[in-house]
Amino acid sequence: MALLLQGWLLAARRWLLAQETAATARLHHHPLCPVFEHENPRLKHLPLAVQQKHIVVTCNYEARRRGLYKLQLIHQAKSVCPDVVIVLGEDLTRFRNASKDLYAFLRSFSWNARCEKLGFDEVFLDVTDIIDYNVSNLNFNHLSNAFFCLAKDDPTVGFAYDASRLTGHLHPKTASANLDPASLDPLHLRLALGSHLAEYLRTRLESDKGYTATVGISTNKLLAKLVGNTYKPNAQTTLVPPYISDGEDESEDNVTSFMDSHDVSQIPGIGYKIAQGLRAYVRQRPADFGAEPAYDSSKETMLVHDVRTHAGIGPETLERVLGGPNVPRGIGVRVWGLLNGCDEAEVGQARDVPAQISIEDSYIRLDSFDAVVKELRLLANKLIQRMQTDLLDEEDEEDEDDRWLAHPKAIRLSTRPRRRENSEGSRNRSFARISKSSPMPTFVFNLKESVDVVVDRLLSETLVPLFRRLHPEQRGWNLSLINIAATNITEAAREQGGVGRDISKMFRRQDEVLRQWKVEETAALEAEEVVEGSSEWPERRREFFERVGSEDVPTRSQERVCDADNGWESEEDDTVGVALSRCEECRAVMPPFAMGAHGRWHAQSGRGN
DNA sequence: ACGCTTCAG
DNA sequence: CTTTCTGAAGCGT
Repeated sequence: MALLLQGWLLAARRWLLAQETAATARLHHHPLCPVFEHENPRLKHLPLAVQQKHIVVTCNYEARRRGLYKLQLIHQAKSVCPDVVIVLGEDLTRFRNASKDLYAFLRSFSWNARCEKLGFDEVFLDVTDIIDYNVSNLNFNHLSNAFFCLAKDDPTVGFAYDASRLTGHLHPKTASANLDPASLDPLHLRLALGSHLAEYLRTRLESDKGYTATVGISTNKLLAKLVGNTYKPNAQTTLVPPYISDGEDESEDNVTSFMDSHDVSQIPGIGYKIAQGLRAYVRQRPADFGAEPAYDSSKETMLVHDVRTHAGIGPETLERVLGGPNVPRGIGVRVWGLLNGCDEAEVGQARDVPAQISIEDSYIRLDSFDAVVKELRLLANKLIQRMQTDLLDEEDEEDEDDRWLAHPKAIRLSTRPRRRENSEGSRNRSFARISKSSPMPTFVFNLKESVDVVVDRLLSETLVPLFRRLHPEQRGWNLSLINIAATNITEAAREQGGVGRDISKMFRRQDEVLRQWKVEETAALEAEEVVEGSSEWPERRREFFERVGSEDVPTRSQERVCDADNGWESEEDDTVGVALSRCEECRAVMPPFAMGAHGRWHAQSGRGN
């Protein structure tokens, strides 16, 4: 479906749930507390703070009730709340495991594998297809005795629910939970189904995994995330229609009034820099050109409403005001959309491996070469172990040769030099990191060597040289942080069984083909954007509402899957110049002739059910 | 490809 | 020591 909101085509056309584990409420990040409480339930009712270095990185509700807050100094926390339970949280292993568990659990409900992690404890699910299917299954004469189907191929998997009303909290809170049976607004109905799905997922998450969760339900990532903040913890909120105003009065739609009530800095996607730019523009001041950071205007509040209704505001103005070096192109359109509750960003495809793995530690004082080498060894050891836990195929352990699901192409060493005392002005902005990188040496993938041997080699052949490039001076530096990252991790194209391995190995050899294909894809994406961008921005908001199911148009790659089903007339192995296809579901890259079998593998293995 | 910035939790 | 320990994405060269 497509929906026009305030003159904006919501290209995402998706029905989303933003899911977030609870007990992180206002911090709404760092899943650290829930994990500790999970391991030791008595902690739930005690003030609990998680310590990293000298600060409280997060704390539970009881601690916050007693006046603690995130990133507070430990000694302050102890003086404010002497009986606070402090646990060390520098080793993130358990939190990463909990995060993976949460992600795998939610992903298992997805049909389209659009399941995106945000940090350790939040997940976006695009459940458009599930809602579509269940709306199409409804018996409109018996809405209150509906059955929500969670698996297309098994009608017994699911739960009973009342489709005539929404469940959970609503925004605005005065809204009725009942659907109007006379009009039966399709958007309202679908959000109702979304609310029941969210409730079911929260219930299952708690019964199966023991975690409570906070969820927001709306039509795009922005709104789902923001509305999820309304009630916490262990709650869900649905942003109810109307999403567009009937007439001229734009304050009558719930999206505009909801967005208007936020401070600009609360909007995800509007960070420190952009918020500062917006405030400066609306207050008609030059953007802080390095003036006193002490009198920061950054603390001032400015509502979305003030920006949105500012004279002369619009995508073009914002592009001009906010644009600059390091600012993404199209920032004006993007921010204008966000201010109006529009977010075209798709929920990302589920990933089997991260794009990057990094390990870092911070230091009070690190100014000798020997100490640096010692720390580099510790960090490198952790990095190799992380690579082995996160990038290795857990199955078929007998295949010694290539268990790597993905290979990082580069390794990067970053440091944060401690800011030097300054002769005057003390305008010492540089808490910035500096880095050097080099190709990842292939010996790190050798599983026959012990980790220690690999680490030693990595240290002497790669990391120490990188460090010398980064800090050519023998002395005089003092580092407050070191980070080592395995970067540019790209999933190996693969399929189950022997054929898949052959195919994936073939591709590793055929770089040329791959690159050629990637260029094609980029061009196609740009073309799509041109088409979308070419439509004019209407002055007035117009309603545009497509009916259920209208977006079931096959994508480019889906069409290729169909074509490829019959297409076994391909030639030899040496097919340089063959057009490649990518599976829409798992993003695996392969020649068209492999897509048929690959697609059947998806269907049969029931991934995502 | 590489170094850096911005945004996120 | 405006912080912690990450991860994704995009700009400019």
